[in-house]
Amino acid sequence: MGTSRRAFLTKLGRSKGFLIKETYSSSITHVVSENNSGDEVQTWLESQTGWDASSSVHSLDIRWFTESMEAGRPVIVQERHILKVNPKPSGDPSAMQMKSYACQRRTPLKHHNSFLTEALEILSQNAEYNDNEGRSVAFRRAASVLKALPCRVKSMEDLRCLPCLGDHSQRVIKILEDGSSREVESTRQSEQFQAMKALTGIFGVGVRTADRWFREGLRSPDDLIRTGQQLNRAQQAGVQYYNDLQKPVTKVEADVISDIVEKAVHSVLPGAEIQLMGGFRRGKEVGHDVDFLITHPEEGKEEGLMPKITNWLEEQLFERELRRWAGQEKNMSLSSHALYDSKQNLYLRAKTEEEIFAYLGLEFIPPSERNA
DNA sequence: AGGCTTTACG
DNA sequence: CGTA
DNA sequence: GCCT
Repeated sequence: MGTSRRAFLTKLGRSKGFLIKETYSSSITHVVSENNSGDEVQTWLESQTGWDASSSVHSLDIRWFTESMEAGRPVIVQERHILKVNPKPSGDPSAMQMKSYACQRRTPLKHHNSFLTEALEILSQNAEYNDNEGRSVAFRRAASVLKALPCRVKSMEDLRCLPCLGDHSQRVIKILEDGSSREVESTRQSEQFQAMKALTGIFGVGVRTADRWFREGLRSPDDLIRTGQQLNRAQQAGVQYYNDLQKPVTKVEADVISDIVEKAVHSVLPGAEIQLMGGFRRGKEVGHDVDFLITHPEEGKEEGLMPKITNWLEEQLFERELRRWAGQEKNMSLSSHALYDSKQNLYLRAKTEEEIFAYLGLEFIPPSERNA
């Protein structure tokens, strides 16, 4: 429908207490359209979700909306409200393809399969502790696919046609049937896993150092103090403030800090804008740090802006997948400095994230949907 | 069989 | 090697 | 481990 009609209907709906969003997100329950076919709406929905969301979202005709306006509350969805979708020419309807790169799909922070993704992420973490990065990223991709699903996995059947979920991941997902996975539970309980988690949790300590210490019999920050281990400056700080650094930062605290920094910045660079980045930009309620982007609207001061723009593309797996897509599918290289086209041998100028996605031939995925 | 993001800095 |  |  036209912009002004949509604006009018949105205002009307909101005045009656309806929660109406301008853009699609995973919290959407009803999609209303006027003069669009069911097929058109479904195609659009798939472009938004990268998945067949028809089972979790109602695609409705404007009649449902007008009737709901009249009633002052959402009316029960009836047959006549539902947009008719022509059956797919071949195969079963649930065989909608999940895109295989995380940067091709929306991944909300809150999803429907935490039980499964947490199990897979234990194995990912364990692989990392065992210096097996490839294996680690494989389990992380498997978890990420489940995060992007529109609803909870109820049976192994639901996994058909999903990328990145091979034999091993499927065996883990059998949790659904037996309640728990022996491998995951024994990993979780293992002395090595727990010690590596505790040791790498120290600022300044990575997998190599933690592993060396583990082989020397050390298990915790206390053990380091007790045995008087040699620590570099970062690690000394890490041990000293261990408990404090374990405490998560809340969104409220981030906002308070944000205000403080804003005042400080304005005192030296009036007109500068400051935006909260990182996890909080993606909608998290807690984080382990607070990231800012500071910019100035004045022309010419955008020198060195590219690193900041690409830093917007925060989430680790999402960013890795974006760069992998650039390299493998587009023959381009994306770094914090630039987007380079190795086919044309030139650097591509981009001022916004939207332009970067466009250069890469990808649908724009908003930050809140990059929790891969 | 080989890749799995990328680059700078301390 | 570790952090970002 | 999963994909190409």
